Amino acid sequence: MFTKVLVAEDYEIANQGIIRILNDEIGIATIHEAKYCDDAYLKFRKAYNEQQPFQLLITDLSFREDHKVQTRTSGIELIEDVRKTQTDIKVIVYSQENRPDKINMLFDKHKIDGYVCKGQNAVKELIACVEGVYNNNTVFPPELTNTSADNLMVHLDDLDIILLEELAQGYTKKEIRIKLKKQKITPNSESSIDKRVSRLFDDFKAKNTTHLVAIVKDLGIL
Amino acid sequence: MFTKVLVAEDYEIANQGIIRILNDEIGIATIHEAKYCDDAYLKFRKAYNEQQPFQLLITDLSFREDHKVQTRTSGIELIEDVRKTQTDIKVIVYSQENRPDKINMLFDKHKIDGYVCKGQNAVKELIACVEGVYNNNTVFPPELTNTSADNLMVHLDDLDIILLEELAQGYTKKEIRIKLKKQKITPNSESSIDKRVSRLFDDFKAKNTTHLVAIVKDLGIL
DNA sequence: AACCACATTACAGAAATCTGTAAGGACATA
DNA sequence: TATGTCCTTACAGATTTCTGTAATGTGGTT
Repeated sequence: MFTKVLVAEDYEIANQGIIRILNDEIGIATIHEAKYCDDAYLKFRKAYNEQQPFQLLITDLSFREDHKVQTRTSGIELIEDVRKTQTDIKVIVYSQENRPDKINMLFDKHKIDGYVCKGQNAVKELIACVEGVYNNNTVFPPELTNTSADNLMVHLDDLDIILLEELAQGYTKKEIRIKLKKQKITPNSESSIDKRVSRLFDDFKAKNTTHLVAIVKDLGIL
Repeated sequence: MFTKVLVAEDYEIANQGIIRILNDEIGIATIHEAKYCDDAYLKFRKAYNEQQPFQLLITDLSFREDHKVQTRTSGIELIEDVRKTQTDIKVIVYSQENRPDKINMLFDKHKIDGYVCKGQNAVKELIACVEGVYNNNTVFPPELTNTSADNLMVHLDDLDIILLEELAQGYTKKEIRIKLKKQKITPNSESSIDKRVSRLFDDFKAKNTTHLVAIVKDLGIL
């Protein structure tokens, strides 16, 4: 089993929970923790330079920024930076994210070894994931394979989320169009935005924009 | 210090984290955990009936049930049911919720003894909270005391709430007018509704109806 | 090349939103 | 009664929303 693991997770309680699992349930002796991406990277570098590298990185995706200035604001950047230095390190992502395409992207693009979704059964999943990754397997979360139940979920891509957020902030379609153009995000015509939002109406069975925002707020998507 | 504590939290990792803190940092011997509200209540009843009651309940507010978010009162219901049976039990809520009015409501209406906000510094806060509650203090979260100044309240009467709810459900002003007339609620002219909603725009600094609903959803008013 | 499926974009029109102004009613006070 | 304030209501007009249709572009297949 792994003997030296780094845990990057900004929520302290979750951090402690992971450590407890690794320690008590799996029996990993050396576990280091970090509350910030930068901090995690420093600990990783130190261990690497001292010829006692970590064998496994368990990281969250989103880190809240408080007072500390962070050069790495997301777990993805951390993963990329770590992999650049130590290609053979195993990486498990532990995150709230449950959008299949997002999770698949992590496996495809960032070559992570495992993913555990924050949730009710996270302990069992985490244990299985660590063991699977130790045996050189790629461990997908049950949420991803059990698409039967969760397939009812509406597929939302990044643009959908952006539109929902902008609408929730009270911007008009015209303002959103201009914003998208400025950020070079396509499609950005008012017509395409209309089409997108109309599709969201259908997906969420919303009568109008206000209703739509209320629904996604209730679902916790925004 | 407390010797017997019940932890109700559906996220297993967070659950484990809390237990670790209580165990390793505070030195509480007997800690029971529950992933569901009902389960927590059963464990509580059993201990109470066996004359070995819990001295402290640490609970989340929202519990997921079968993948579906049940954001409403489940944690609150647990607190109420527990208090009905054992009035002297101490209650600490550990939740993501950071809306001042919501948290204040817990102290005012449900007489909780402490609140810890899920976050980066939750460990220190949790330890301080448990110790404070043990000393019969009421422990407010730092988030609450810091933002107490900008906690400006807008007075909303019944009609305001009705209008907000109808708008959030996607009804047009015309539909709302007809509904109000049918229920003999005055004022019910479209003009009056316009005026009301415009005043709400000012109160909440909203750009339009969609923005307004998003804001009040975030504030937990709806 | 030809074809098809699909996305983007432009445009148009009916409906709804939002913001004014103005008229009338209710109510209190002098 | 007269006056002023506040609320309700009607109405108007500019803007935005929402839903169509149609033209064009794009990528993949045969």
